[in-house]
Amino acid sequence: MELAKAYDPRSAEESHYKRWEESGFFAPEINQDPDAVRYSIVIPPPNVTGSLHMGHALQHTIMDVLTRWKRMQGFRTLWLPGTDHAGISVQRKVVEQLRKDENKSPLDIGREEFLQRCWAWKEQYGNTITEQMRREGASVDWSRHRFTMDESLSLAVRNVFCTLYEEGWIYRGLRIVNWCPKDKTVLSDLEVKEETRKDGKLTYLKYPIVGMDRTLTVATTRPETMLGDTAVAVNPSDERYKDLVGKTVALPLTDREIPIVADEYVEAGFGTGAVKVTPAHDPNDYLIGERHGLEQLLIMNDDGTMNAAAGAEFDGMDRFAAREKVVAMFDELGLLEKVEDYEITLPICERCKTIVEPILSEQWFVKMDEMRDLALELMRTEGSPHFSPQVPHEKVYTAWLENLKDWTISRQLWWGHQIPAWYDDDGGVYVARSAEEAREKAGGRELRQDSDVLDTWFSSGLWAFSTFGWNGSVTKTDDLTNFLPTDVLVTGRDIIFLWVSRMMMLTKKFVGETAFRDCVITGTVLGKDGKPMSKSRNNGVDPIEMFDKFGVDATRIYLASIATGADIKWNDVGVETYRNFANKIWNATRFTLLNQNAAAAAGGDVASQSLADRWIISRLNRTAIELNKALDRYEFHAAVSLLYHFFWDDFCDWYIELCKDEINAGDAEATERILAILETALRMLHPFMPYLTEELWQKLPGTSSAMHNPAYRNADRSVMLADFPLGDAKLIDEQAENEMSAVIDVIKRVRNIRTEMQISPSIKFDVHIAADDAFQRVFRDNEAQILKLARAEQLVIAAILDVPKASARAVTNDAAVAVPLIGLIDFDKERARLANAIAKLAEEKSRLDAQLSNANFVERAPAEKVDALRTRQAELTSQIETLNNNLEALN
RNA sequence: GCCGUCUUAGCUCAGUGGUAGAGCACUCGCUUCACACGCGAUAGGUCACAAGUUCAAAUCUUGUAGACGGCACCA
Repeated sequence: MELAKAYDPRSAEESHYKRWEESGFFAPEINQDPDAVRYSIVIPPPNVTGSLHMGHALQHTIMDVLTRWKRMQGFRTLWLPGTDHAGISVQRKVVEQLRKDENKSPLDIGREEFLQRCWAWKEQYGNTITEQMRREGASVDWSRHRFTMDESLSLAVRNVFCTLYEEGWIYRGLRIVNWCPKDKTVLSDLEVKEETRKDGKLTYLKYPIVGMDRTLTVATTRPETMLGDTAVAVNPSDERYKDLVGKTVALPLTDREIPIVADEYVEAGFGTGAVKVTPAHDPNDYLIGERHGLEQLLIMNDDGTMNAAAGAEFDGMDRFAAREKVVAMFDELGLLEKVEDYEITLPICERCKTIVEPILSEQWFVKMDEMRDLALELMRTEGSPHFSPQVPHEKVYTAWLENLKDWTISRQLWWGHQIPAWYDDDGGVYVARSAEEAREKAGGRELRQDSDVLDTWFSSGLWAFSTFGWNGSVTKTDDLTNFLPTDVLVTGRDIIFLWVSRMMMLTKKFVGETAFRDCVITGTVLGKDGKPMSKSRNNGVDPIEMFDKFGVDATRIYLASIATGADIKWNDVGVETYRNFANKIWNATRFTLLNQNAAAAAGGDVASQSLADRWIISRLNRTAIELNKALDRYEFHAAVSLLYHFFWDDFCDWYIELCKDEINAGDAEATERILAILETALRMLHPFMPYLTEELWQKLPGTSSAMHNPAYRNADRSVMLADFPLGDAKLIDEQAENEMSAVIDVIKRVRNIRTEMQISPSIKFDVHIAADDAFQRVFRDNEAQILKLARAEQLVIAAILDVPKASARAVTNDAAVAVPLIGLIDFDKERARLANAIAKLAEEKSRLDAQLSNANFVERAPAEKVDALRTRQAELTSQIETLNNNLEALN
């Protein structure tokens, strides 16, 4: 069999995923071992409006690496996929579509019709990401795919809502909330972002005091809200205003008189020391209002325009137009003191960037005190979730929990889980699991259901257990027993509060367990400009383009290589490195198969005598052990580095070169040995580069013997179900590694001489090596390899060097090397080369000398360290002496 | 305002007390029969700065400068 000269990722990608999926390899049921330990991950459900971005690609890579790694180890693994319904995003898209195509509003077509459109939209566009995940090679169990609005998951939402209501953990109340006038819905605190603007204004308004020829000046950044003022507040100990407390002001532009109240909230030193109080439009003013029993006057509509309560002149006017008009009218009345430039921080709707309006509104809330305790308790008693990296996430997570406010869960949308609350005309509220139940409770009264839906995160918060079949009516399923708690959650920093925390609380509350033991928080993949990727910055990198350009495997392993937990700038060159890596492995396999002896089969007897064999087996096992350790610790970058260097440096640069002649000569045993090494190494690499490894592994002869895990005995042959190499510490051979180092060092020294002396690669020369008896034997045993790799004519191995003056020389830790170069050598060059080598060694030695002559060091450092340095010092002394003699001999 | 992170080779980044690393780029040399997406050989860092702890600091402590993140406040 002969492979193409270069690896073409595309063809491998196209052929394997389908077979894996159709063979049921992704489902936990593929594992036939009744005693297999479970391993489970639920995906952070991407939203149905989205398409794959680099953050997904990174997180999916990590989840897939973990899943494939555990699956190969014989765990019964489940990586559960799914999507969330993205209430606001979908609603906005459908509203937009409706407006564009039919020039209609949702109200024009009604709720039922609108929801049908949403479902149609979801069917048409909602599976973009799931299709892209197939390309990624994600080994998710598609048969368990879930959507937050699936019937069972919706039932779970209703039951959870009702239970929490019945237990008093959910309440309905009039509060100041974050209102998005564009989306016309309330937002939770976490959905509101901030934007600092330098062009803000602080406007000073004068309010005339009733019965006095005096005004009171207040400062505001939102002048239009004065139309809703119901008091002015001052600090009770503020001498300037003490006499005014209890009086009233005539609120300009209105016919209202409002009181001046004293409240500790007001800071005398800030602004004018007097604060206009608008209880219906500001959270702090709301609290002042509560303390003083002030009227709550709502002056805005849900679209950000002023309402009739603001006065006839303002009714229907946009809030920003009203702002200008208020200022102009104050100016006309001579009541405008001044307008100052002011840097202001505005609350912005996370999704549509509209300025959020704090507004008094009746909404549903989850009480967070006891909820929070559930999460804090899990952290205290079980250390759950264990964040990786632990610093700083655990601290940020707990700090946030400790200062948690109640969670607004109602949303003024249609797309989502409609709140299971019904109202009668007399203000009665009936929270029930169904309309029938509500009617029963209401005793036949006329009812209408709350028209709002629940925050999408409310249903996502149930994801860890609703996906396994729990819906409140059914509370025990095999999947739940088997797969909850899940082993690890992999997600981004941005949803630790929004999602991670809520899933911890709700899972504890309803199933009594932690949702996941570990939580891997990935860093953010930044654009080339060092900023988070975003459409507005146009600095995004499309994973699909990377797949096309470099291959899925190269993109995956590159992403794993940067998965340290820290933010990292995207770098195409990095992916290219791993594209080259894939090609390197392809060609190493190509070489192995090119000269294949028909009798050879992977997994055969690997017992070997040669140093190179013992060495590569040692390196392989060492790498496997370290690799498993790195993955255990979620150190993906370290895992990749181990694989990269094993394949490229150890296997390709040295092992293949060392046994090349034997292989090319058709030596059956040598071929079997290299096949065995390669086969094991491919298994080790598989979680990171699934397509490449499957493609190549399938081409290796005799690989079915690697499918000896009884858990998969009935499955078709695939590297993804072959044993994952754990490494065997007994096969680590320190002696072989030391001896191989000696051989490699000699070869490198000779190559250095050749290059520095500018001797053509085509010219062969004799190489003399001096070493002690043990190493002489090593060099003799590997004479053929040294001859080949050093491109030497002949090797002379002895206790001491016996060479002509006109020789180039070098030393290693274990040997002295000389190359007689009569007719070739340039004495000046050799002198310079030796001087350079000596200088380097001398520099190291002088550091050691200084350290070892320090009595404090010798006394107080561990004897082991001191001995090691002394040994090194002796080595250096001898090497420098040798080279100095060589240098003198040249003069 | 509070909490936290980062600053290491030209670039992108590893490296948590004991001789500074990788990939790419650069320089030099190679159509060596797996691979030019390659092979071989070099060069390149007072680890942001300062002080401290220690026999020993890129690594621990404190401070300074710069970059950034989260939370709170914002009349």
